Amino acid sequence: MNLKELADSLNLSPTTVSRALNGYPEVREETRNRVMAAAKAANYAPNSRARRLATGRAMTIGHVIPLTGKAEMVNPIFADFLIGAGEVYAAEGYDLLLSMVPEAETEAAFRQLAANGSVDGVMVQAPQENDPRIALLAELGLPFLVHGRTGDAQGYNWLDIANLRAFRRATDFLLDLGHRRIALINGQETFDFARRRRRGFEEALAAREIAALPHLMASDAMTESFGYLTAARMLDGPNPPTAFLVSSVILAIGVRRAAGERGLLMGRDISVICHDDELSYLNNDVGGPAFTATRSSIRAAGQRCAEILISLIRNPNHPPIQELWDVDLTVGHSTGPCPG
Amino acid sequence: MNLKELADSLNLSPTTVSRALNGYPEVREETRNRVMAAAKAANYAPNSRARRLATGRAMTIGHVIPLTGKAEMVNPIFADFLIGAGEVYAAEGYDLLLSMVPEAETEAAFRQLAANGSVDGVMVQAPQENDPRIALLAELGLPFLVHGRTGDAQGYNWLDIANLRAFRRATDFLLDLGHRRIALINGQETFDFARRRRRGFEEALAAREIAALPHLMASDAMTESFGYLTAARMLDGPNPPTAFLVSSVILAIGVRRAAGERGLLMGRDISVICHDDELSYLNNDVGGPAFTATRSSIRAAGQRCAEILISLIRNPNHPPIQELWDVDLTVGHSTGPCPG
DNA sequence: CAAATCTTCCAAAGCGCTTTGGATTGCGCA
DNA sequence: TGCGCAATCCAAAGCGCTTTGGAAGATTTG
Repeated sequence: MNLKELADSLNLSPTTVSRALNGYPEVREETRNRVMAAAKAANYAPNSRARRLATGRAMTIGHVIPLTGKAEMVNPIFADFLIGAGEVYAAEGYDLLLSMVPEAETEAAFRQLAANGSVDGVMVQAPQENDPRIALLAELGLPFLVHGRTGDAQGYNWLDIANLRAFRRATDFLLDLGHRRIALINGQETFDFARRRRRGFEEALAAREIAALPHLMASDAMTESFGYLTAARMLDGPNPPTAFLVSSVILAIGVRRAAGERGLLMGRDISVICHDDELSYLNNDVGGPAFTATRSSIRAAGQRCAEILISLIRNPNHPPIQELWDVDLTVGHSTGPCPG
Repeated sequence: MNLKELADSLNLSPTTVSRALNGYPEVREETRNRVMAAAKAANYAPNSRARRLATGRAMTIGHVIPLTGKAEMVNPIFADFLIGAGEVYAAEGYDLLLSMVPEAETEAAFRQLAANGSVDGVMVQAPQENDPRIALLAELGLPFLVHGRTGDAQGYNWLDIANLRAFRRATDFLLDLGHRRIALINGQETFDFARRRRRGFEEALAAREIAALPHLMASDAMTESFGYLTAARMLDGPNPPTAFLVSSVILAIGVRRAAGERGLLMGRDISVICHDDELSYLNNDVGGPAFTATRSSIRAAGQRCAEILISLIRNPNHPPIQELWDVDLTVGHSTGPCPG
């Protein structure tokens, strides 16, 4: 069933039917009702391909996920972000086009999307130092929003959490408990968020004139096994840490495993603070001793990012929107005074 | 830059340019090269909206994720599946349309997709007992593939792993080690995969005339905290289990936490087998004692599902494709003979 | 050498919708 | 009664591509 057939069956013109369906005023209320009823009865829905061609809008937002063999590992976080964003897109009538491309083809993929016209805007995640995607998208003239930020953070739209502040605060918290040998287990420091977190950590130490210990700093993809291996190595080595600051709950689970194996009780023998993205399947509140954590819902970030991006699309020459979210530190059972 | 402009700049007709670009034979090789070069130079890409309208194909595959407030929790698994599928889609020139809808609106969403013509086919995940989506999609005439299966598993396309066999085998493995009080911590048993796993568990016990113990069976969304809370409750209760069979690594991590807190060493004091979807960030090989596990890569499943679905789309009246994957049992360090 | 057959290209007709620019009708008002 | 103005509706022109049905020229064939 297409528009013309529907119109014929109603003895109306396609024009009128289209207008009735799209809520234009120049159609009698009675006619509109007739049309609506007939459309529903016939299970008619306008062909989206035709509509998109006619309107020139794709009503679609693109998420391009670069596959690097490592970055895929971030996917639990991508997933929650995606769900948050997807909810908003659906509610606003936008489709979500998800594109997985080998990292080397990212630029080509964006150029394609722009030349193609298959999206009205794109979301950029996990920016790296001087991420080339930002300049590229600006050049292509495609509306975009960055979740995170990089460089001078000027002149483009982004939403980020206050990573530096969060980690500085978390480090201060450990320092206040008397810890001096604090380990940092971080995400890959090619990513901006990880660099900022490291700086927060270092600034807190520097402010108290404590030297950061290189053997207590590690960074890599945030897997459980990286957390485990790193914590195990540090705990078994010389000058072991009395506290860990780690960049994700998944890493923290690995740390917990290493501590447990060594008979160390979290919150008494060893302290752990992590950053908690509030992933649904790794709830840090339910089920016993929670991690002390800096927390910020990645899903909520996805929702807000989607809202902003849509408003950017609707209002193309809006001045840059930049939103910085502060992060709570919630105290759980995984931290305590420095023993000894 | 559109086709007409490109054609004008070459003193050719749009017809010829279109054919040159799309590899049709009725164009001279020299002309084709000229066209290709000009297209590349001008960064021309055919407008996908127009192309889709003209060809009648959407070149898009839909994944509809119902949001239930609980099912979202499966998202780490969805994510890996999605990445696997997405890789194949990209390689084959298909877009991936991801649609998050409240569960109650699932049917409407599918009807919309079908009436709309915005996808050429859809992927169905995590089917439940007599899942209504299957009949609906059959009625709508939209090509679809189910990851998993349900009901009599006849007359539609699916790819599944041998859940029953895997869990029967895992249970036998524990029984052979002398365990008699085995706990099952399962996913939500509204899902077909969880029911089959439970049946595998029960059949193995029944074959040895051992009664399944209701207080040692639990099922819910597969979160770390559910694993933790359930294991803690069982271990602290009367007739505690000597072994656990659990439906995911995430659950197993919760079990490990509960065991650790109670000073129980996995593989000696307590045995744990889990099903491992081989999620990238929860690698079960690296970093110390691995779980004994039935394993099957969910990402590989996503890839294969995508391949099948695409071939189904290309070849609409293909007889139903049904593919059952057997599952390995790999022995790790989390299992051992029943103590005492 | 004329007829038949390729080669190579093009004009024009869609694909199914939105939107511009009227046309028609009915009504209030002078 | 006649004019102006709403209120309704419609015809037709796109949107940018693919594809059908030739046409013209080059090549082969009998």
